[in-house]
Amino acid sequence: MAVTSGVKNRTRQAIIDAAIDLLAGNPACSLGEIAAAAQVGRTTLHRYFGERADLLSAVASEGGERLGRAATLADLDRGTGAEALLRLCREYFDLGSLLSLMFSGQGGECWESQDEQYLIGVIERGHADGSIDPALPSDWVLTLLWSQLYAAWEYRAQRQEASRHHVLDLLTRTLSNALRPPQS
Amino acid sequence: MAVTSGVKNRTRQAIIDAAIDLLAGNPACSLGEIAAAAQVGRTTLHRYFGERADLLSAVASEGGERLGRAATLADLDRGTGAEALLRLCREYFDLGSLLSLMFSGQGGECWESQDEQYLIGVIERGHADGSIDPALPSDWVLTLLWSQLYAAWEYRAQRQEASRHHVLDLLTRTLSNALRPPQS
DNA sequence: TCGTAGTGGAACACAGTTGTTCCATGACGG
DNA sequence: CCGTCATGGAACAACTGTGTTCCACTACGA
Repeated sequence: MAVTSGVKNRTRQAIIDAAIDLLAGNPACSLGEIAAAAQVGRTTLHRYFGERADLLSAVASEGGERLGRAATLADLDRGTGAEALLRLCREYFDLGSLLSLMFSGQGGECWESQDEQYLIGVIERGHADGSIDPALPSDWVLTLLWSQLYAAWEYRAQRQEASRHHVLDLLTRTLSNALRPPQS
Repeated sequence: MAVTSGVKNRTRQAIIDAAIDLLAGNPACSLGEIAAAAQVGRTTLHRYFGERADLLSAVASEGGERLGRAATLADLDRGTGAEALLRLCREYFDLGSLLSLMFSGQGGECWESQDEQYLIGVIERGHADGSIDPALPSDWVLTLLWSQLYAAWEYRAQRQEASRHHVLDLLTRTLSNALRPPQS
């Protein structure tokens, strides 16, 4: 069992959560800041993650899991390619500051090429079923998805009056418009 | 006259250019790296910019000028709001790695609120003349513009086979689609 | 009550960045 | 040929972040 003590798991998770939040805003932030944000001594942080790289890879691993769970929830095999992509968008949107981390590319090793390939497949399904403009290459659509997700997250972060639902609505509208084939 | 020597101007510009390129990729990059990229000794760099903050503000100032020039070239008062925005996009796209810098928000003080307000005005013109979906708030359109510009730049940087013209075409297509009003 | 697990703080050495000073060198014009 | 201008390198002190060690404290179960 990797359960160890339960307390240790909670501490470990608190550190990882704090790291995701702070690294999203400043990829160069210090371990001391992360420890403080996690309400944990720097000594304790080092007890869990020997060196910075260990923490970063744990963050990447956690990020990969969350992305995977979101993709599962989105039920990507259902409906048209565009519908699946918009559902994925809604799930990803709730990942919050993890989005910034992914988009910054700092979390490079988060999702292996398998996940990316899977999304490419969904987009190609959209090309085939006519829900996504075939003139848009799959990898461009993927880039677009990420950039608009990040934009929506930033937009929400800067404007408190904008509710989650409202921003998600804007995101959905602009993204589905962007992907729509010409004479639909 | 602020001309000083001509040689000094070239050196100064080389440092700023190198700084823009490197800071775009890594906002925490060291002055030593920037000096090396500018093919200049670290001593010389410090002679031009007393401390890091001085270089950063010079970069911000340079960025502001380039943005302003691009906006002028785009001739924003001509045509519909959407057309003006797309022209601006084409001009901004050629700013290259400066885009990453702007979008990272590191270059916060680059363009004062006057420039931002001017763009907001262009977008509202688009709302009025029916070329931009009035359901999309102006600041959301602005966020969208920046994120898609950044996405296009990254897309181009990672794929050498994608020509400038091709990427610009994808950008134009998706952005104009995203902004298009419903029953156009 | 005692032992252990989990933790936090203080202190340290080490590495990298920053900003400074001083000196040597090459270019260029008078 | 000489002076100056712009530069590069070496060396330095100060600071910050990192990784480690050691010790003290608290909670909790046997």
